[in-house]
Amino acid sequence: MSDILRHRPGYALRRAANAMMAELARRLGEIDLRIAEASLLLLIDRREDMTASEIGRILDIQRANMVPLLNRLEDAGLVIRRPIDGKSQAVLLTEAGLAARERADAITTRFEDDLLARVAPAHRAHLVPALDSLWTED
Amino acid sequence: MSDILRHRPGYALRRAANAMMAELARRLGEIDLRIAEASLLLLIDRREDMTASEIGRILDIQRANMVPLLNRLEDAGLVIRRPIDGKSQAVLLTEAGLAARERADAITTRFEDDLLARVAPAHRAHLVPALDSLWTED
DNA sequence: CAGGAATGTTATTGTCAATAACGATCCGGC
DNA sequence: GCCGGATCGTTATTGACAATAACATTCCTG
Repeated sequence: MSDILRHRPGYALRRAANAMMAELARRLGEIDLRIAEASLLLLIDRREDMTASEIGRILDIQRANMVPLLNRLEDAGLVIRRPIDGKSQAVLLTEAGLAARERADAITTRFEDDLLARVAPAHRAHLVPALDSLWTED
Repeated sequence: MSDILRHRPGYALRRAANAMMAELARRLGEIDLRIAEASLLLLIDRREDMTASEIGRILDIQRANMVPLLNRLEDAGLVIRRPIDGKSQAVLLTEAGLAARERADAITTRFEDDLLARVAPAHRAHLVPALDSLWTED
C-alpha cells in the first residue's frame, strides 16, 4: 500500500487518527454522542466550577465552537448552564448527563483497549508518550 | 492539562493528529496546497497509469470526493486527466505539477523531521510502526 | 450478448475547526 | 469611583474533509 506514504510519520498519523476516530465515532453514535461531546462529558464529570471558555481551553475548542456543542448537549438534557456572574457560566452535568458520561466512559475505555491491542507489545508503551509530545506544549 | 484525558490513547491520538495536521496545513498553505492534494501529488509522481478510483482507494478517499479534489488540481494546472478507455481516466502530473510535487516533498520531509524531533529518542522508532498498525489492515 | 461490476459524476449532508465581529461584563490601576 | 483593557458568550460565515445515495456510462465475464 504505497510505501511512498507508509513510512511517513505525518501520513501515518493522519491515517491512524482518521481510522480510529471513525471507529470511535461509530461506537459513540450508538448512544447518540459525538466525539467532542463525549470528551466534554468525561472532562466535566461532577465538577461544577468549569466555565464554557475554560472547557474550550482545555479541550482546544474555540469559544465560538463551544456554543453549538453545548446547545446540543443542553437540548439533549445532558448539561445545564449555570450563571456564575453576569459574564461567565458554569457547565455541569445533569443526572442524565452523568449517566451518559458513564456509558461514554465504558465505550471509550473499551475502545482504547481495542486500540492498544492492535499495537505490538513492543511498541505499546511508547505510543501515548510519543503522541503526547506532539501536542503538549513543552 | 486534564490528566483525565491525557493518558487516553484515543484522545492523545486525536489531539496529536489535529496539532500536527494544522501545522502541516499551514506550511503547505504557503505553496497553496492542501494536505489531501499534496498526498496525491506525492503519490502519483511520474506514474501515468493510475486511475482516479485507484488513487482514491490508496489514499482512502471516496470516489465522489476525488472529483472536487482533482478539479482543483486541474484548475491549478498541476494535473491532467487522460482517458484510458471510455470508462476510466489516468491522472498524471503536468510540469507544474511535478514542480509542485517537488516543493511539497521538501515541505513534508522537513515537517516530518520536525515532528520526529519532538519525540524523545527512546520513543521515536516506535511511533510509525505503532501508528501503522492502527490503520493498516492486518 | 446479457447482466453484474466498476467508473466518474452530481448533489447533499455531517463533523470539526477557524475567523471576524459584537455587546456585555469583569477587573486592575489610577 | 472610574476607565480601559481583557474576558465571556454569542452570531454568522467559511473551509477542509469525509460519507451517502443516486445516476448514466462503460467494462468485463460467463
